[in-house]
Amino acid sequence: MANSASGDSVVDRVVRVIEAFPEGADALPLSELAERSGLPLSTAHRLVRQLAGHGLLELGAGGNVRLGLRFWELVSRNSPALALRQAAMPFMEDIQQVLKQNVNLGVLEGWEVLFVERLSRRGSVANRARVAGRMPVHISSAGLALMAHQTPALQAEYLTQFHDPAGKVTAGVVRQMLAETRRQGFAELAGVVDPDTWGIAVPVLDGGRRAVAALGVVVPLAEVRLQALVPALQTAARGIGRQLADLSEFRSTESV
Amino acid sequence: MANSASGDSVVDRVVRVIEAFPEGADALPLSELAERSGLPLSTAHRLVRQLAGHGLLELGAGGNVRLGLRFWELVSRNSPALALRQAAMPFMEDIQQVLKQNVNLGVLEGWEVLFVERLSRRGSVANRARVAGRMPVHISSAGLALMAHQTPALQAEYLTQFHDPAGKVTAGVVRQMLAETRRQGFAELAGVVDPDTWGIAVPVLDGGRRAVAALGVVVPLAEVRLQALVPALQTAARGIGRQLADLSEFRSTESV
DNA sequence: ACACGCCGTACCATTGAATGGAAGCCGGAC
DNA sequence: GTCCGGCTTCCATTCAATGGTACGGCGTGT
Repeated sequence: MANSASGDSVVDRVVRVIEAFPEGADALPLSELAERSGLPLSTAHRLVRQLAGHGLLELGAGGNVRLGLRFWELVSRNSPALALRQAAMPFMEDIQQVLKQNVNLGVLEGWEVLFVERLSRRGSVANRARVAGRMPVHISSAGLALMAHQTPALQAEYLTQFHDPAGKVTAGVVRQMLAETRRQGFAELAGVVDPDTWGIAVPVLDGGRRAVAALGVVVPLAEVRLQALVPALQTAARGIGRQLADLSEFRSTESV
Repeated sequence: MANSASGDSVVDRVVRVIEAFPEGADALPLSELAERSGLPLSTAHRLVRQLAGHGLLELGAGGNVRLGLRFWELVSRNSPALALRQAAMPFMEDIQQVLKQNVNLGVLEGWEVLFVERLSRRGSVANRARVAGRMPVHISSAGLALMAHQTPALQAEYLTQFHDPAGKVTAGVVRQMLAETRRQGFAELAGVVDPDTWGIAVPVLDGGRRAVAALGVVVPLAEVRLQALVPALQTAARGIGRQLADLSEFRSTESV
């Protein structure tokens, strides 16, 4: 920009600032924010002040910066995420009541699962899925349930670019898992995320039988009762799908 | 800016675009977005494309624009709103279980209540509070509970600027309601939001006995059992307050 | 107590990125 | 086939964005 050759626009920089917040850290010093976003201190300072002027960021005591409630409000109130959540919540509560287990709801974002909602039963097993957190498709039951019910083209693309950093899983294995998931109508993953837990998820299908979300539970390995779990999940998932079709004409015009 | 005399920066415009989404509408045509944000079509178009390039907005079929999941993810994952919600959820579920009523959680934003979470019991009475929605302080029990436990200075400022557009309520009346709320330790509002419902809310206090949030229920007028409701709410509110103090050192560095 | 260093804030000449009117372009309606 | 509305692209003009530099305040180490 003016007087500089950074090669990115103001919008890019604003986005960079927002993205610079590391997951989980609610406040961080300006200098760190500048460094993390790769911006000169002056520039970061100016942008932060402008955003703070609109309430999107809040300036704490010692110049710490954090996201503002106003920002959350603006983005949440019209987000497809909230619409989906709204439609799913009652069903998720039912599941939680009946099965007494952790429930979560995820969507496909890029090549990962983005968890939109989670209900944790106190005293139940740990649930790695965090709200607004991500997980790789191939190591989450929700991910498998989602990917198994995408268009063949998208699945092919996914498998092509697939690469397990740990190097333990090959694209072929994932392909088989997806096929199995599709055949069964639900995804199961034992002891992968956590050694003592079992993840089970079913797809929430839209009119075209494409998965727009996945509904899953995390249960202790000891007490797996597939016969009871799966039908309940599937029923709930259908309910969610119907709700989406009815209420808000929820479309998932994904552009990977 | 360059070649123009609009008087606002790029950041201002980006914010204007985001704010232009009317509450509840998940997608709208570019032209309407441009008009609502008061920007020339060219400019709006450029900004939207840039934001969409980062996934913060998504471009639908006919050039419709909507907020992207990525945006929700970025803003939610580090928002104080999510931290608060996380701490409060188990207690809200308890309340919902025990009292079998709608539960909501709000914070003070500007001179209004911003609802951060809501659990609706199916078949229960209507609940006007929407997640990421707002309500005036003086016509919501959550608002009264929050304002009644702010610093005297802030309360005075609130009462000074207070003006009821409907012209029915005076600042004096609100002052009395706040005093009563403080005296009782909880706020009650009958038939104001909805003629057949009763709203009851208690403050979630921080170390300095300032309200950082309000926990409330909405019950049918017929079945009000204050003796049962209030203690339960207060217990839950204390639990939430403790959780906040423990976990995340939740501070509310409000700058009205 | 003093000096140093770190970090947030303020300043300001330079300059190229942002601007938006106008002209294409596409698709649907009549 | 033609028209219309809305999205998209183009491009000369120009002023807002930039960031190196300097200041001030606070905590730390000596």
